[in-house]
Amino acid sequence: MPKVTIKDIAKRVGVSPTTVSNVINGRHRKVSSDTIHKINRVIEETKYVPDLSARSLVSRRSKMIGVIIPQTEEHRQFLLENPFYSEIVSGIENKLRANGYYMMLTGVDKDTTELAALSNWNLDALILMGFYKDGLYEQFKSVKVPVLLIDSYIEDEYFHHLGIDDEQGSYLATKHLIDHGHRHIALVSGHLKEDGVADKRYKGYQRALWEHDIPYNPAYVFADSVSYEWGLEAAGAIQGQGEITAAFCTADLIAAGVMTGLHGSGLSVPGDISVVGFDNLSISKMTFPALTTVNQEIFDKGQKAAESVLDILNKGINSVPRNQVLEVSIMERDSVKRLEEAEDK
Amino acid sequence: MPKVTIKDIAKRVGVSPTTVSNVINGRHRKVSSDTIHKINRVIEETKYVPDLSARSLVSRRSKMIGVIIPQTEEHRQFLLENPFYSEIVSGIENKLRANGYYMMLTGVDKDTTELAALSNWNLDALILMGFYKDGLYEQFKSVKVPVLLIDSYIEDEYFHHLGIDDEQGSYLATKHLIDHGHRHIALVSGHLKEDGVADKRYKGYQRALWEHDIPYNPAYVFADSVSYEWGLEAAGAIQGQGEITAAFCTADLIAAGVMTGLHGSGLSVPGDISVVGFDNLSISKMTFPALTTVNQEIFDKGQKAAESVLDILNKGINSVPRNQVLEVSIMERDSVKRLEEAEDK
DNA sequence: CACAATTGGTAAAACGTTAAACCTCATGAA
DNA sequence: TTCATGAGGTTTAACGTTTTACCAATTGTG
Repeated sequence: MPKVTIKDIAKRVGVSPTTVSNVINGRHRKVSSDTIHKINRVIEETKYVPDLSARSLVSRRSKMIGVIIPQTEEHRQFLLENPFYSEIVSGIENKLRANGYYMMLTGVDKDTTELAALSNWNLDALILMGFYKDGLYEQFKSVKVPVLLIDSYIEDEYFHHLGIDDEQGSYLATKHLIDHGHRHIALVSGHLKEDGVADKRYKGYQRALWEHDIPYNPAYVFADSVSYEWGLEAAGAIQGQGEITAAFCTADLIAAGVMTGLHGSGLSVPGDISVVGFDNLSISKMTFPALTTVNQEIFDKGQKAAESVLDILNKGINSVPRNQVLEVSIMERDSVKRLEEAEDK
Repeated sequence: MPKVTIKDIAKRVGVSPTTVSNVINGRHRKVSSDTIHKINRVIEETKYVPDLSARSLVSRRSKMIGVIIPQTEEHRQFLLENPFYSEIVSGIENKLRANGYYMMLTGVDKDTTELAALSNWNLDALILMGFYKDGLYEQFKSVKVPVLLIDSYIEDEYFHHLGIDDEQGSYLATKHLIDHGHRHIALVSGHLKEDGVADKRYKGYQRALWEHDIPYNPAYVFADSVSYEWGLEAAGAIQGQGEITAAFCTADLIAAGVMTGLHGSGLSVPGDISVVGFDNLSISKMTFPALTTVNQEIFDKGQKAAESVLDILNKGINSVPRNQVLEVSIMERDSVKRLEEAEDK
């Protein structure tokens, strides 16, 4: 049985397809309320749903938002390896679906320089996580749809930004450790040159040290990648620096690795070494000990992202601030121990 | 600057749009290799990419696969709450992208009975996780595209199935515990009535007990939902049954909750109670202690799912077995203790 | 040498929707 | 009376593909 089209509806109501289209799309000013009701009734009856391809072809709007996650090949990482992405994607999907929009989810290799297929997707907007090779940003722009960058410090007026105060979060975490008596604090981070976020978090760590007159020791900084495996490895390095009593990890995933690594060498957390993470992933309450971390509301952030993009689409580009930064706070759990004042001073 | 279309290419090469279309779609028999090269060169130069909407409108093929995840409202669960979904979705996306296909990811409320929008998506195929309200399956069928069911025991020849031997996995896990001297083994599961998977796993547990002459005790079975929170809660219930020395949890997520719950009451895992999970999520090596669990290759399963669907699309519906079941095995880690033979016998 | 088959195309009609422009009748203001 | 305005439409032309049907040479076959 052939598909029911807008023409069928029109025929049955005795009206032109345009009028039906107008009703469907809420352009009610040009239609009498009598006709509106008739049309709606027939739509109900026939279970008609508009064909997205046809609509998108002519209107250039697809009701589909592209969500893009950067992918490194390090450690054979897979798309949603970091639960951070799972949570934020869930938030995005939740809001999108509630508003009748759909999500196309795709990864982009960090080494990719060309994204030819990008513009043929006919997406209404793009939400990008993290950061990409320089040239890609030009290609994102060339798609000519609104683009929201999450957790990016790319300076470009074309894009909208949604992020958190990474520097402040990092500062809070480090300060938390300092306030608990620690003075030899390691920083375990992703690659510092790579993206703005790692860098901001690094800065926050330094600022906390500085403000509390603690000398910055480059030997306490371990930077490689945002992954559990790197945390595992870094645990060994931390022990190499005998005086370290605490580690601030710039991602919960790293922190989980560090803790396991530490346990593996017979050290206790927080008994021997205190650990603080960053993100407050839902899994960070499942680690042992439960992880003290910098809290950001990831799911909400995803919702906010979707909401912003939808607002841009429906209320205009100026209805959403170019730059939104969300609050962070310390989530205290069990991975930090108060150090007795003794040796150090 | 307006978009470059197939007509532009045709004009520049001095050939009809049809011929260009033929080249793009690999229908080479009707085109001289000379023309093919010319066309391809111009496509390169102009960075032309076909418009998916237009193509999909006429050909009814969108290069987009729908991936659907069931959602309960229990515990305010979000879409990818269970890392199982993250991992399998990653596998799907990986394979799809490698083959030039895209993924639309969406959730469906478990209570949803109507999914009107389903057929207007113009998806080439559907991959469904888990299970849905009865009526929905009819609607999935009515979309008239291949549908692959993952981890479902719906009996319907229309669908293709991809799963694991749940009963066997469960049997293996329980047997593992029995082989380590345990005889009072709790089962912590999702809701038993709800879906086939929980039921199969329940059966495997019972079979292992039966085969080893261990009486089945209904008081040792705790079934509610597949979530960390339920594990947390179940930990209390387990302690209520004083003799229990081991718990088999039918999901790693539950196991993580159980272990944390147990720790919270001052019990040790595996010192006081041994725990086995199911799935071998990537997070199950991050728990403390690292979780002994039933291993299934989730990422691979996702890849396999995508591959199957692609094969159905490109090589015909009979190129893929109706029912594929993947291997499971025990992944031994640190959450099971050998019980000394003593009191019981 | 006649006819069929093959090679390498072309033209025109869809596909289902929306956008732009136009139309007609009634009403109200000048 | 005349003209603008607004309400409630309609008609037609896109949008960028693929599909169907057709065609003209050229080659092969008996």
